[in-house]
Amino acid sequence: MKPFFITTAIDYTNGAPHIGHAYEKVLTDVIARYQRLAGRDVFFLTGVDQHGQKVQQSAEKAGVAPQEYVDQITAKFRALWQKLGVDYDGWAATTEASHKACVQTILQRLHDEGQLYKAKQSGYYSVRQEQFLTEKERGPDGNFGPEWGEVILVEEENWWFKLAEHKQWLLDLLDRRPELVVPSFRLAELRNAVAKLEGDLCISRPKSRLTWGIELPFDRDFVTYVWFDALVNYISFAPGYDAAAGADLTEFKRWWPAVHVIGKDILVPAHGVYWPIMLKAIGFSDDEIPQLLVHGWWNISGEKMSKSLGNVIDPDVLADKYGAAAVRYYLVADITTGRDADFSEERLVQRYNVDLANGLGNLLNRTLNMAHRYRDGKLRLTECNEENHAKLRGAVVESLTRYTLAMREFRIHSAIEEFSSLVTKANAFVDQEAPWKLAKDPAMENRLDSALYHLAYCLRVAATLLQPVLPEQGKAALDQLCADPIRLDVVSDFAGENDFPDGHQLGKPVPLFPRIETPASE
RNA sequence: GCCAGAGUAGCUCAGCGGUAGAGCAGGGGACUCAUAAGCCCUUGGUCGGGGGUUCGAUUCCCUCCUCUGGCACCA
Repeated sequence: MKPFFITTAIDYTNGAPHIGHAYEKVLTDVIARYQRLAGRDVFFLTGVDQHGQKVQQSAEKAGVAPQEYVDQITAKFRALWQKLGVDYDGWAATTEASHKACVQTILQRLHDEGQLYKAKQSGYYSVRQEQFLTEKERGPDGNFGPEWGEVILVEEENWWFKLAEHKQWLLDLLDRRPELVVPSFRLAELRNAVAKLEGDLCISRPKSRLTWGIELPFDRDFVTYVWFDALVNYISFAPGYDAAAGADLTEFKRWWPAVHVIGKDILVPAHGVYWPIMLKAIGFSDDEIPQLLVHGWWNISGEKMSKSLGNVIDPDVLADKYGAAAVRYYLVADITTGRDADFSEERLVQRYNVDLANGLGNLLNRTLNMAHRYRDGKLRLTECNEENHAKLRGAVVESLTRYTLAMREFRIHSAIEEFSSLVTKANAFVDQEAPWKLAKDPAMENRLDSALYHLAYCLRVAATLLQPVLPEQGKAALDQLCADPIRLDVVSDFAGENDFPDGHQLGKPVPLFPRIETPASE
């Protein structure tokens, strides 16, 4: 099976991480863990984007060197990922020497191959915002508003990347390989944007304005533009990549192409336009253009999260308050992958209590209790042809099948739906079978044994399905069952590989998910 | 402005051509193995407005309204 290479966007180290950063990393972590569970080799790359104007300014304001500044912020990100159980294999920090060297090698190659050129740019320039202004920035009266500060006419020489000449190629590629952008409505958005593309991409900033960046190797008066630096992380930190012409890329190509998990705000133009064209220019084939999984945003009461509105959600605080498990579960369960959702602490607590505490946790607890009370915690293989038992087996197989499909298609919310609906079915099964009644009737011995066996099996499946989302709790549930995860590549109706042996001893019940009690719920 | 998305039960959202679904909230009930959890039944909707296509539309097309996002170096 081909190894699986998945990346997140790298976060800009200009401020503390918020719930959106956390969502993207947890989402990617869940996908990576699922692929591992399904038996694939996985490389999960994430990191931080540390260069640029804003960092340079923030560092100056804080009175520290830019590197020191980004190191501090970077530490916050890494601490949060550890707290949330985001388990990556590679860490991309763009100030690392190896990354800089890779970017410079690529730039030099493009330069030598004539894909870059130097040209003059002139226009209105805002000193305060440090950017060129276009007609769109003019106010209704035809002048630039006060928010831009002093506006001057500037003429500046810069380096450009020949982007526009690849426009038709990209359009054709998107038509030929629509699976490159998930969900599909984002493909339409990207296609429209590409169709309107004109002009090349300015890839340099003069050092007089910006020093905190990677120098152009062929023109030391410039540093490179953010995207030529940041996007390259996906290959510069990939296993086995070497930018040098004629390098041996055997190992790299085992992993490539990647799946890039990104937010909807950076699809156009960065990941949807610049990146595929950059890869093509470097020599990647059409089959080596990576797939983009574009996720939505968490809004707060229908509004965009922003510092100025003062409604930023701090995932660190949230994890301390409710636990990392509740946060992880909520972030992937309560949003349709690709769409936006409304963030609500109340729903976070609700999903945790309903699905995990009352659902899986209680099912595990009551099952183990009954097994110990009636059978000393031992499972027995029996001949029992109850229709109700067969129905539950059918439900298990169906859940597994649908879960697998959903995970492969990155519909994480649907996969979790399968998990919780299986738990619900098993809880209903307990009431239908009423083992406490069966236990009183000697003629029902086989049926009781079969019911307990079926429940234990369901729990084992449910705990396995939960593992990508909540690895620790999934493992803890399996430990109480004294079982390994089931093998997802053996979707069988109990027989064979995934069976419990006759006489299997179950562990003691220990509450897995203590209910979260809030003032409102009392 | 251009492009895209959303508008479905009180709330949060699935569904997307064939007599409206889930969870939560509300109402009723039976049970006791369990984290007073779980289970069963049930009240809620002319699926944003208006046209059209179709034997048939929440689902396709047009149009209007409202909200959101991208087009500007914030997941």
